[in-house]
Amino acid sequence: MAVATLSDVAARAAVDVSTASRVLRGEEGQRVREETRARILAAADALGYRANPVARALRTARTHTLGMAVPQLDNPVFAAAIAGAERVAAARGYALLISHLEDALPAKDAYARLAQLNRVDGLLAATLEEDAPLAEALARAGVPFVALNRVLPGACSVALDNIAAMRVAVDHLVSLGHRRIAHLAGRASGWNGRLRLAGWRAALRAQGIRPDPELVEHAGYTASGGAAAMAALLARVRTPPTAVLAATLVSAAGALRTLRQAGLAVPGDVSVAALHDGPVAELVEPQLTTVALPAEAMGAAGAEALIAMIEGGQVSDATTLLPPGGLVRRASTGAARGR
Amino acid sequence: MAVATLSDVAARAAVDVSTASRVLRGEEGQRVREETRARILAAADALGYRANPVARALRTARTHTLGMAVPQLDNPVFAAAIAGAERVAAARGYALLISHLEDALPAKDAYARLAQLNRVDGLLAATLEEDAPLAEALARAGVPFVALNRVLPGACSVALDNIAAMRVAVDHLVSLGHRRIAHLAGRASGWNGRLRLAGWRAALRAQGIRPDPELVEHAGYTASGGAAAMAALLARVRTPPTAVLAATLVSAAGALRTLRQAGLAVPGDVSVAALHDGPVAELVEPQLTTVALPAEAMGAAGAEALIAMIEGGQVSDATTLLPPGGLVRRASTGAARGR
DNA sequence: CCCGACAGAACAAACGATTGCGCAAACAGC
DNA sequence: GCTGTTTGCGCAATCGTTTGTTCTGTCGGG
Repeated sequence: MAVATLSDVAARAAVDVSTASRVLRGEEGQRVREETRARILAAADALGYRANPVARALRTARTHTLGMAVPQLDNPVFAAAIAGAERVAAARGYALLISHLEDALPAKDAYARLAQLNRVDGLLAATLEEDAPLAEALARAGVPFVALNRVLPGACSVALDNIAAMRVAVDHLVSLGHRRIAHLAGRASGWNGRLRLAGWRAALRAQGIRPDPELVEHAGYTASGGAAAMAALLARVRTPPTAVLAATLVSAAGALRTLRQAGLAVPGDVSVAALHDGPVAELVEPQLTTVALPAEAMGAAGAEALIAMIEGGQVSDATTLLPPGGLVRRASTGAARGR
Repeated sequence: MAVATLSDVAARAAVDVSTASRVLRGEEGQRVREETRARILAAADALGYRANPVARALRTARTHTLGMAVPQLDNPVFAAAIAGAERVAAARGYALLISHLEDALPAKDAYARLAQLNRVDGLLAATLEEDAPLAEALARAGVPFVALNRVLPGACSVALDNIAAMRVAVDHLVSLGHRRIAHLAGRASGWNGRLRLAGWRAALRAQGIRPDPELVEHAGYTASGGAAAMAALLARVRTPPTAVLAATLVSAAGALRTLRQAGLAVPGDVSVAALHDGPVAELVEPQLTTVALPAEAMGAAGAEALIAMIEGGQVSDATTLLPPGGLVRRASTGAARGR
């Protein structure tokens, strides 16, 4: 016999399976003689009994498994979010099923994936780019889910406070005397990209600086995108900005390359800062000043929220915005020229 | 009723559940009238029936789920391996359960995790650093598993061909005229680290060069480790090497920093190359020449092997060594001085 | 006209747990 | 000594499938 079942334990302890079950589940309100309980525990121990999660799941309609859908696995932000979710899930006795959903997933595929859904108790969806329909389908199916890394109206969401993060970065640059601060934005279609752009505007205005639309260039989320955007920006404007604030670490790294090729010193001529801290920030030259964003905590908070919904039996639509982790000052930012 | 069950379908089609099951599982050898089959399919379609994976798993003792244990999630190599495993798993109808197991996991923890094991059909273990006992426990429990990213004697293993990869790198450097080629090694305790060191020696010898033990420095797997090791090496040797071959991308990036600070030009004075290609290689200055290593393919091959074991019912102990993806020549390597 | 053979579908027993309910023994109150 | 309550535990149904076995016709052959 490969693995001991409950009835094996019950047989060895000479009790009914129901009694064995009650004892082994460790419920308090049960009336079982102390001697019987000990006998059952001893039998379970001797046989190395472990409850079969599949059978339990069938009976209780709870798999104690969380599904997590992410658009890309190689992105450090999602990797960190997975790590955070896994940490919380493990601590709360849940397993984590991960699913790679390309960004632009055909609807039918998405629904096919839903088929797998009754094997999870809830879904952590980092991938609902514009997928309101999928969200609705989930809600209709009564599957608890939380939108991760973006705010989905009407759904429980856990995301980063991009506005606050941009404000930290802008305030830092302004405190160094910068007033012409360009923004290498993310994708215009992305939730985070849009909010970072909005945050750039808001933070500048809060500092009494008029945001100049000419200083915005969309760079996407790659180094080459950052390099190209930086080049386009330099080619376009009369007076180059004294500082560049990139929406992501890798686009900032790309921008650094372009600036170097253009013969501009960083931070002598142009300061560069980015959102999202990470190991890469210390590998580039000069090392990048960043605003740390709590990606791991985002995954963890998402898992917490999801488990709360599952165990509470309540679907919540609360939105959690995680504040930035703070400025990580390195070598790429310095006083504005002529100050 | 939240979700339709098989008996709902059977009732609607006015047949027995067993008949419905046979039709919906789509087995060929079954004798069912065409008209009945159509009626059942129509009913299933109308109700949006999807088989409950949990019930099916209980009955068939197959969860169609793969477990994957990794030591770190933020490491790009493991992220890629996960992506590869997920791709194959999804294509073959399996789900991927990921589990983060710290490197030095206490045995009792490991066994606790085993408890979750009857919810997976097999285990992809990237984390059996020195865990022969765990491997044995798995084997004894009859759980199919494959060791990933290292070769575990007696177990089915999928790993990288470090020897071949180092040879590609060494040959490249030698072809540029280098003969004093230092090695920034990984951890001496790590399987990959050890083999890369061995590969360095073997490749040099194959080129008729005596490997000089003085030119080896252990750098671990971090940028700061790489920087420190490079510094130590420079401080130690009389004549600096003309080339440095790092066991990992990030340690090479760290070494670059040290070389820059020491006033040595790359590749003018010293060429630098590393194993493992990745986005980081293009972000550093100068961009790094690397040997691409198939991390995603490793995850994929591991999943393939595991599924083959599961579906074949045979435990294999075959070892697959994946050949390097090839040299990615960038700016950090050049002709040896004085050639 | 009877007897297999066979197709088509129903019956029923699992898989391994959880849980409402019922039953016996022990015990108290009167 | 009889009833009523409590305590401790067993009985049996159930979760949603899969699958071996059995049953009922129908049909062809002798």
